[in-house]
Formats: sequence, structure tokens, C-alpha cells
Amino acid sequence: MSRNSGGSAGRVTYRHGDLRQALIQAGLDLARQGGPEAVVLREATRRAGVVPNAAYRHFADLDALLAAVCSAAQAEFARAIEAQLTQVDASLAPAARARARFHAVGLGYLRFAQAEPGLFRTAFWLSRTLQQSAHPERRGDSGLTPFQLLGTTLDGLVETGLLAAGRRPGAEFLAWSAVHGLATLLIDGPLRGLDDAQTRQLELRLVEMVERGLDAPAQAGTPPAQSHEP
Amino acid sequence: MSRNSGGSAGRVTYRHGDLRQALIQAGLDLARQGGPEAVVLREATRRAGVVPNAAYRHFADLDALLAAVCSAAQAEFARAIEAQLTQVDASLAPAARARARFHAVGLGYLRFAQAEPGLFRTAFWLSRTLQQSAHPERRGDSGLTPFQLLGTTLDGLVETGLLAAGRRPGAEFLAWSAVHGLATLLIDGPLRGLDDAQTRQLELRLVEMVERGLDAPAQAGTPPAQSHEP
DNA sequence: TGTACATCAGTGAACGCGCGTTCACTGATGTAC
DNA sequence: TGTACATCAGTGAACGCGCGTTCACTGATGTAC
Repeated sequence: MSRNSGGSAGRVTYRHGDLRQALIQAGLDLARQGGPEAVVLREATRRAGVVPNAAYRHFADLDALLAAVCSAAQAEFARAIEAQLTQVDASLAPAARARARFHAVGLGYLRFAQAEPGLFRTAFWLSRTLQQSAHPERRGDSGLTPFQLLGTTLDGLVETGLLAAGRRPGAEFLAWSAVHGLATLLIDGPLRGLDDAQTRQLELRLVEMVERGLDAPAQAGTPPAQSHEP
Repeated sequence: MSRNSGGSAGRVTYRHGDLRQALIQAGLDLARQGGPEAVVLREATRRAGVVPNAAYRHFADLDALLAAVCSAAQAEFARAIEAQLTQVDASLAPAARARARFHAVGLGYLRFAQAEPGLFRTAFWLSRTLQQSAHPERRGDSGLTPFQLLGTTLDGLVETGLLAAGRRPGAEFLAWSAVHGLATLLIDGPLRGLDDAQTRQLELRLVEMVERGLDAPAQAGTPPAQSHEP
């Protein structure tokens, strides 16, 4: 990366060094600026200081490069959330700590989405052909995906009695939905215009809504009497 | 639309009839299949049975056509939610009816996203240049946007005592986030693989989570003792 | 009711663009003797 | 330690694609007299 990244000086060697990594890095930069659609083979090779078809020595085609970039983006995402978790005060009482960890994941998620919207969208890009699940090389330093990190904190809520065990299964999907939705609306959607204070407040209210809504017993007794299939 | 839509028979007149509308319709079909990125001027004119540059008699450029298509998509979205609201049993007691209406909006939202993922994504497309707010011609038959329809049902929850008035401000953003996030994860994201039963259950649990989480008082007393700015 | 004419919606041809991908090549690198 | 050689990473040139957009045009339509 050092020798060729800027393209400032002429290349020392005829061979590149680690073109594969340089292309992923260039693709990551493109994704950072413009999301997954902006990851384009010719521009990536251009930034790596190399002729377009050189990429084919390292990737079967554009999709293969894009997949590698997406994995890298997701790993960066995971690391950002891990960083938030690390900052939770370890001396807190178990229940308070469990809550703090849950908040850390939710707010870390939202923070990353806003700080790196391009990478955030890239992390969720799925090549529509191959159903590659999020397993091979997409994790953070802890070896967990963002989704698994969320699951861990939910387990913590159950262990400390803040979440009924019966409500645990599937809870990550509910929490994930809420946080992911707010992230999307904040970066791509109609909530873009919000100022920082409004954003922070909304983030906090959302996480608290999830925390409460996951656990509390059903209200009233009557389920809504509407048939959705007419 | 009738004469030219299929392109089956030769055109009767030299002039088109209503090319503007035909182009929007063609763009809507493209969006239905492939989302906003699939709305492409040349293909739209092809489907309208017309030469590419003919579009410039009716739209300044591709962005203008796309904007019209997005508005149409959002209007269709609004109409789908209105349809769900219409089906709520009007003879229910006020509180039950308010809940049912809230559920109808949430589930209608999720249903549309899954039935018409392309249009759903198109409805949220924002031309990054012009900050056109969602006001001119993007509403349903009731004259409300999907967002406003949601607000109406939240008002209903407050009126019937199911939601504390103090929690009403901004509540639409929280509810919206949760539903929008689940919709996104279900159609574009890692939850695509879920079968119908799982999906329906998750939808219902999510809406109930929001309902509970919006209203219930804060749990415990201790806010999470984490600083997010290190 | 008939004719002259302005309007303007759609035509036909062409442009330049960046893209992904293929082909035959070249020459630095590392290995075998 | 020196030489011959196979490997294979990167080069150079070219392809075909669909795209958005511009230009000068043509001829049906509707209006004014």
C-alpha cells in the first residue's frame, strides 16, 4: 500500500507488491464515498496505479472484487461497534452494565451509519446471485459480526433479569430492525436534515423504546380485531 | 395509455396522445422490477414506443422523469396503506379501533414493501441535488403521505388514552424507524430468506414492540452510565 | 366551409462517455540444475 | 555461485455495450382569416 497508494512516485518494481489488497483498499475508498454502486473496477485499478485488466489476476470479475470490499466494510462496521462496547465501564453492577452494553451496540450502530454512510450501505450489500451468508471474513476483531454482537448484549439483558427469557428468541431481529431503520432514515431518508441534538435525542429515545418494548407484557387484553387478508 | 402501452399494434396517430403519462408509467414499471436505479430514459421511451429524445419534450432530463416516477411510487404506497386503514372495522370501540388503525398502518407498510419492493425503494429515493420535500403530488387519495397517515393513527392512540400525550411528539419517527428497518431487512437484507409464517410473526411482534415501547414509562431509574464521547 | 399558416410533438442520426471484459504480449521474479 | 528456464503479474490495445443528451428535421394538428 505504501509504495503505490498515492501514485505519486513512479513504481519501483514491475510487480505491484500486493495488488489484491490495494484493489480492495481502493474499492473501500470508493464505497466510503459513494456506497456499493460506486465500486467500479476501472476506477479501482486507476487508484491502484495499474491497468484495468490487471485486476483479473486477483479477482474473477467485478462481483468478486465487490464481495471482498463488502466483507471489508462489514468488518470495519463490526470493529466500530466493538469499540463502543469496549468503552462500557466494566465496574458497573451487572444489570447496569448489561443495559450499557445494549445501548452501546445500538448507538454504535447508529453512529457508524452516520459517520460512514457509504461503508454502512456497503456492509449490507448482497450480491443477488450468490447467497453468501455473512460468515467467511466479515467479522470484527472479536470474531463476531455486528449481528452477533447485538445477540450477545441481548443475552446479557436476559442474564441480569432485564429481559424475560421467553422474549429472547428472535429479539435481535426486532432490535435490529428499529436501529437499522433509524439509521437508514437518518442517512438516506427524510430525516437527513435533523441537527445533531435532535439526532442524538432520537437515537436515545429509539434505543429506550426497543428496550422497553422488547420486555414489557402485552398491554390490555384485546389484540387488534382486524383481518389483514380481506 | 391504451393505444400505445403494449406497443402491439402500430400507432394510429403521429402524435402520441399522452407521452408524458406513458413515460411515467413505463418508468414506474421499470422501478417496480428494479428499483429507482432501473429507471432509465432510453428504456422508458422504448417501452412507450417512441424515440429516446422524444422524452425531452416532456421532461428536462432524466432526473425530472425520475422525480415524477418517485412521486407516483409514493402515491401508490400511500394508497396501499389507505386500503389497509379502510378495512379496519368501524364498529370497534374507540380504543380498540385506534389500536387496529395503528396496526393497519404498520402492517400495511410492511406488506407493501414486500409486495412491491421496487416501488417501495423508489418511494424513498431522493434526488440528491434538489431537496424536494415530500409535498407536491406524492400523496394518496386521502391527500396524505404515508408518514402523515402514521401520524394520524398515533393521534388516535393519544385520544383514546393508549399513548401518553407527553410521548406523542416525535413518536412517528420512532415507529417509522422500526417498521422501515424491518421492511428493509426483509426485502434487501439478511432477513430475505424468512418464510411467510416467520415473517408474519416478526411483523406482528415488531408492531407490538413499538406500541409498548412508545408508551411505557422508563424502566428502573438508572440511565446507562456510558459516555459515548470518550 | 375552405384555405394559409404557425406551432410543436415526435423523428433520425450522431456525439462522447465510462464501463466490464478479452486478447496476445512482455519481462521481472524465483527455482532447478 | 552461476546460468537456463518456467512462471505469472502486469501491459497495451481493442471490443461492444447502453447510457444521456444534442442537433437539424418533418409533418400532423389546431387556429385565424
